[in-house]
Amino acid sequence: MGKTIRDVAALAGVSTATVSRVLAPGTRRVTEGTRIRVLKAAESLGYRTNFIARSLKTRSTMTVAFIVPELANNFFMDVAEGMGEKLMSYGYTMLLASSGNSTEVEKSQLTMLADRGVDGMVVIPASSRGDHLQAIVDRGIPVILVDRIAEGVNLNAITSDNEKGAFELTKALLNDGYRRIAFVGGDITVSTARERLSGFARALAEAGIVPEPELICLGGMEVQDGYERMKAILESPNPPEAMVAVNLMVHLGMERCLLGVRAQVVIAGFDASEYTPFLPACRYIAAQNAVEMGRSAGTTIIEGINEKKAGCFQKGKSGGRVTRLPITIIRHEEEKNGTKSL
Amino acid sequence: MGKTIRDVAALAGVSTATVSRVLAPGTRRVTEGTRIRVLKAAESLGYRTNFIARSLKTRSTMTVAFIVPELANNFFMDVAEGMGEKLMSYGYTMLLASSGNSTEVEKSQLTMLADRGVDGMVVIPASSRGDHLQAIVDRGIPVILVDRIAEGVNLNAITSDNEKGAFELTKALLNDGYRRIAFVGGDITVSTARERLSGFARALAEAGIVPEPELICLGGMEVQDGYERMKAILESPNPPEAMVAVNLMVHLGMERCLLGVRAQVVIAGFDASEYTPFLPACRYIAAQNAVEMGRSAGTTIIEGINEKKAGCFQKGKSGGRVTRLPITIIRHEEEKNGTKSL
DNA sequence: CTGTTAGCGCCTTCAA
DNA sequence: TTGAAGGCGCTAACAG
Repeated sequence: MGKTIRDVAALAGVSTATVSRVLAPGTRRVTEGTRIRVLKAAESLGYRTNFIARSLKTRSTMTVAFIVPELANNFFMDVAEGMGEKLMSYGYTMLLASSGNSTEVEKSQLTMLADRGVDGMVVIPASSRGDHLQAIVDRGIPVILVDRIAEGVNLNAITSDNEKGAFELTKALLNDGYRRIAFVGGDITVSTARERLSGFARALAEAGIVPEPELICLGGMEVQDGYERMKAILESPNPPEAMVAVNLMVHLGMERCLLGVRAQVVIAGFDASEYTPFLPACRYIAAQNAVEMGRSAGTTIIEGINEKKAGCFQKGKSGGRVTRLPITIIRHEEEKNGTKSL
Repeated sequence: MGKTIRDVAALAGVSTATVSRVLAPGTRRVTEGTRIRVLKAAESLGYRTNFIARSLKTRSTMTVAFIVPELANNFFMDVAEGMGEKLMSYGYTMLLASSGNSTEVEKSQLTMLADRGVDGMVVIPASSRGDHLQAIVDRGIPVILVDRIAEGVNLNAITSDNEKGAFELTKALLNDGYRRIAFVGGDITVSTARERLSGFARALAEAGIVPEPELICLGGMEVQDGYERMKAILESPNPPEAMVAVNLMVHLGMERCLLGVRAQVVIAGFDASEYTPFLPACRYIAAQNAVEMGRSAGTTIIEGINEKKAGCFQKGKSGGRVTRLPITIIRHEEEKNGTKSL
């Protein structure tokens, strides 16, 4: 069916080795004449190199896997977009997989992807559990973390300055005069949730405020979780008038709960999206640069892959280096007053 | 480095052929005793089968590529989620790639993915141009279309009943008493846009309304496009009070333009999302079942792959079969009055 | 600069 | 039921 390198060799009147020298990446010495003959032969035969065969030989698939907790999440997909672009520019293909927010699924995806021979993996872990990642590293596959840090394994990571983001978000609310501020949502097994809670607490402390336990409404990172937490808050005896949402999904659920309710509350949340201008209670947004995070992850994993290919892998072990991208605080009110910008 | 089938064979005291018979998919006759010995040997060695090598031999990678116009689009990702799940249940891996809304990029993704040996491809084409898809089919790789239909090639497709959806959306607005209704956005090279425009026109015709040319505000499928169309509408001498948005992105841009403007307009649009309840002008939504569409695409492409593997490919050529999933019209007002449901 | 040769790891007839 | 042997398509020494 498909033409092989032998067909090309035959037509060009050279050996398969010469054809390979012309067609394989990395410039090899070939006379310009034979070079052209080979290229023409390949062209006229409609020859396509078989990457499977090449990979078997070279032990490289020029593929990087990106494992995210879920696909239908704008933040993750923005990261993916940035990463895919960067990888493509290096000749790599990105393989996107979803763990469905399950560490179990993540684990099986990981081994499956490793079996399929990806050259490296970038993962946004479903939880902070990271021991299963070690198995991949042990197989000699470079792995880095994005957005969320996992424990039990020493890996390089790219994330945002979550602590500072939450700190500034909270401070902004304090500056606006709010005293009783709640922290809503957050799976404490997820590093970003912990870091944000920590920033929140620091801002309160700096303001000399002792956090009331009932204002720490932890639990979950999904829309449903935000909805439920907010409902509980509204039904509580003395609801706060301002709150920090742990992430976009929780924020969304909170706003959802607020729809059609006359409660006057203000929310500060994470992650900007095309939709945030429409969230009625939203006052501040801590915006991460998702695309940039993706690009950065792309270059980092490729560095890892190159180091490994160069052999300087066993000693280097340059794990645990955490790069934190800055977060921008956006005041979200102009939009609602007609000073639109797009 | 990695253990091979020979290591397992040696430890189990059998030949590599026997190991293969035990480990490869498809049950082969092996004595229960040797079976267990092989399994144990593999286990104790931490043996992992090399899928690259297997693929080279079997000509199957158990991989299906899904090419979407963009990743950061909830509708596409919901489709992907449904498809990935379905494929996984069949032992296939989904490879997600983005064409970045460019037919050129789509084309290069297609050939690259084909070179990498995917068993089948599912594509949401960037435009209606489909001739480049034929090249893939000619290479013997099953291809199906999802959501958007492409021309110049005869392929099976899964999409929604867009014409009917737009028809009912428009009728709903007519029933509410609106007479002057605009159609906003729509790249006419995209099939869904054409179908929706057609349904819109039919509803008007049935109501005995002659569409005013200035109310057909075509152009683009992105947020920016919706914003610009809406701006032009608001600045026009006699703006309509109701409109149909070609898709979620355009709808979003329109609402964005409306923010902080006192105009009283009503929008009917496509695609439900977590965010639609927050869009102030949104009155009706034509909801597609994205996840179901993905599942359906998954089973369809696997059927195609199986047919091909069975050899009944050249004759069958069962192309051009378009499956249309129903669309549900949702009235979007309860949400805003406090009758929330989640 | 180019050809010969030997596999990469696995699957699969063909014999036994 | 099992083993021996050949080869999938390509690359990488090693000669020449």
